[in-house]
Amino acid sequence: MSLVISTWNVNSVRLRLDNIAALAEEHNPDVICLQETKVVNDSFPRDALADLGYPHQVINGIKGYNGVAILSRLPFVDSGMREWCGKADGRHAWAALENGVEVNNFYVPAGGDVPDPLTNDKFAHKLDFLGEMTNWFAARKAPDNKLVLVGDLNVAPLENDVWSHKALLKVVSHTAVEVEAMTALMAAGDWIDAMRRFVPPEERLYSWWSYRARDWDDADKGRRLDHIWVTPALDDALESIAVLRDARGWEKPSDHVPVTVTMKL
DNA sequence: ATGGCAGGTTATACCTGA
Repeated sequence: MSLVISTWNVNSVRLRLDNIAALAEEHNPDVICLQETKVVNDSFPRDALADLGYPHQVINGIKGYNGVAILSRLPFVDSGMREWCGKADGRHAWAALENGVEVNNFYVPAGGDVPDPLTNDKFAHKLDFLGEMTNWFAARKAPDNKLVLVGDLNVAPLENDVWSHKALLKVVSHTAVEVEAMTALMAAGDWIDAMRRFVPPEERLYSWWSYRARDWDDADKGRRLDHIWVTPALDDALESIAVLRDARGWEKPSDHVPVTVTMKL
């Protein structure tokens, strides 16, 4: 039995309903994990997304910014969300499926402009957030766990996850301290980078392109900020990965594109 | 030239993203 999961920072779920419908058309995912929904739960477009075939939903929104949601064709046996760094700021949701897979959807803080936790509270928050994730998943590590971790993690760890390793070493998202924090998180949970299972590290791989580029496609100054990780119990189940680069060129695009994993359970 | 744009808000300027 196959399981298809997509993750997408949509940058406003209400403005992106047609794009989500197009993703459903393109990849027919069983589960869609959204970030930056930017809407309170009472105004979340539950019915429109149920009509697309996703009646099972976990919604963790706040006013104006952040916000995550898990949309599913498959029912949940359990679901919820967790506060990180003591903040109820809409950055996490999780859902356990009947097939034993638990999906965790994250929106890690971007971290502001200055990569110094002493002078920039946003950067300190980002490092604290990654550290808390590290402790959380280290404590839950077990060989039989079938965990999937997806989302906008706001770190591009590898040299070919950014358009210029050299130019971005001092830019938040690709600094050494962030990459170290992400590496520690991956080690603590035995996480496998599913995207890089299929695209070797020598190849450039991006999931985000700035709105500010004159021609995002021509300049191609992207970063891989969005990730799909699995625990070792799911490694053999990995079948393929798709980065829907075309979505960046759609009408009224998000600056991120969907990333989709297909597994065979 | 990573900030040139985009989204939200009790807005019509300012915050946020990365």
